[in-house]
Amino acid sequence: MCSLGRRYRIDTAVYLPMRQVFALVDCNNFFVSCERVFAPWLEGRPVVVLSNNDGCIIARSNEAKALGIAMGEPLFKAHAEIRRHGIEVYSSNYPLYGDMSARVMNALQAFTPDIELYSIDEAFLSLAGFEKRGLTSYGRDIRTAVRRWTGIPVSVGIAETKTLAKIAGHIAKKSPDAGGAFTIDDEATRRRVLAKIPVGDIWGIGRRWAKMLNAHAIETALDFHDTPETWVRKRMGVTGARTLLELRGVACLDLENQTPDKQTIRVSRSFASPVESRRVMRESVAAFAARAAEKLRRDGLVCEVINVFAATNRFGPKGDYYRGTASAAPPAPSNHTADITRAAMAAFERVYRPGQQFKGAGVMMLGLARAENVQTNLFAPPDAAADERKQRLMNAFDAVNAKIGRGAVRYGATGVAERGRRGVYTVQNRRSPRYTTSWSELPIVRA
DNA sequence: TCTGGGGTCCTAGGACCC
DNA sequence: TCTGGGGTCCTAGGACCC
Repeated sequence: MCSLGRRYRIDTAVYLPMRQVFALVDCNNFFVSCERVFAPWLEGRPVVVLSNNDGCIIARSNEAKALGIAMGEPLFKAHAEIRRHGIEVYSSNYPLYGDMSARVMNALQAFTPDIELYSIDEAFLSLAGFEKRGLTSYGRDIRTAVRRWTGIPVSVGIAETKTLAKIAGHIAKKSPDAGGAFTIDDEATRRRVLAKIPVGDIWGIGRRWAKMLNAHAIETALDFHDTPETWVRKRMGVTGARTLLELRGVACLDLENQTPDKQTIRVSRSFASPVESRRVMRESVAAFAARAAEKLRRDGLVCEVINVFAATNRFGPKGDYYRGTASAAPPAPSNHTADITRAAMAAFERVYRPGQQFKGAGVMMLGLARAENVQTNLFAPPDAAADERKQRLMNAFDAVNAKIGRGAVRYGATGVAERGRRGVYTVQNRRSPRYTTSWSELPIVRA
């Protein structure tokens, strides 16, 4: 067995000890489905959900897809279609989606102990050992239960590798007679299915590679499947070779049932309108840094280096684009808001240029490590009492904010006015209530 | 007028060391 | 004037994902 790092295993001769069975459970049009759970009148209607800044369309109901609304389409380009067809438009409501996601994942635990939470709307399950029950029918049971328990429709794709399970999930979603679950478990089915899938729809083949492959007359997933491994290895590296083997039923990707610690944490926003003011920029970056520090503490991590960036409109005239980036480090790895903010402010001064019309900014936490095994600074021996005080302050800080709402307590650097939170960097004109995570926004049932 | 936010991995090339 | 061979670490950039 040859090991290529923590995440992957690859070997053509002796791969995984047993035949594996992966199921991909994928929530259909997840954000739209979440909105529909609490607004049932949206059922059957075209609905879209917008990105953070109400900038572009990031989720579409089937009806909206059928009307030709594209994924990632800027809102302003879709205005005419939206008006003409009476498409319902929602700002994104991440507290709601996060909570609904947790409910779905929770429901899945009832079906197997081996589960990988892959993204907000997808999970991989190991179904090895459930073959006798009939895999497809087990998949349909999962779908029915999740729908009943959470209100979210899902599709289930089952196969020997994750990449094939993804494709099976695709069929489960698209094909009306699949009943929401589809299994690829033999050579004939595999070839028949792959022949119908464009190469660019394979998980791991993005736009650039699809274009390159098309230029070599590789159009379908089956064409790719039948391409010699050495050719793929040479042009697409080990990543491409892994995808190829996975398509052939050789599992190179394992179920990752414990989430590895993050390596980077990032908080960034586009501004509602261009910002020139140094003070407003400073306050925004300070707010991002504070939010990033919260995320570090939530994950039990500390960071070594803070990177700050700010950029003007990248869609503006060529040559006008400015993007500045600079790094700074706290005296020792930290997750304390004051340390993080101070370093971020130092970096900010090297990024800010007077006169530039900034369209967005952000911070990135790098060199993350678990808080309990930090390398302490040789030249600044740890002061246990001071550390303890800082820790207690942060705990209190997080507790108050958890109870009263994010931003209830914050550092002065982020600005006194609420302006920093609403006016500058987010517009959300069409957000639905936080039905499940905010007491004041609970839905009211009238009997 | 208006174009998201947050992640991962791999590779090539340079710096530096012996 | 001549100017090896290898290892490791870091960074930037390119690809991908949801």
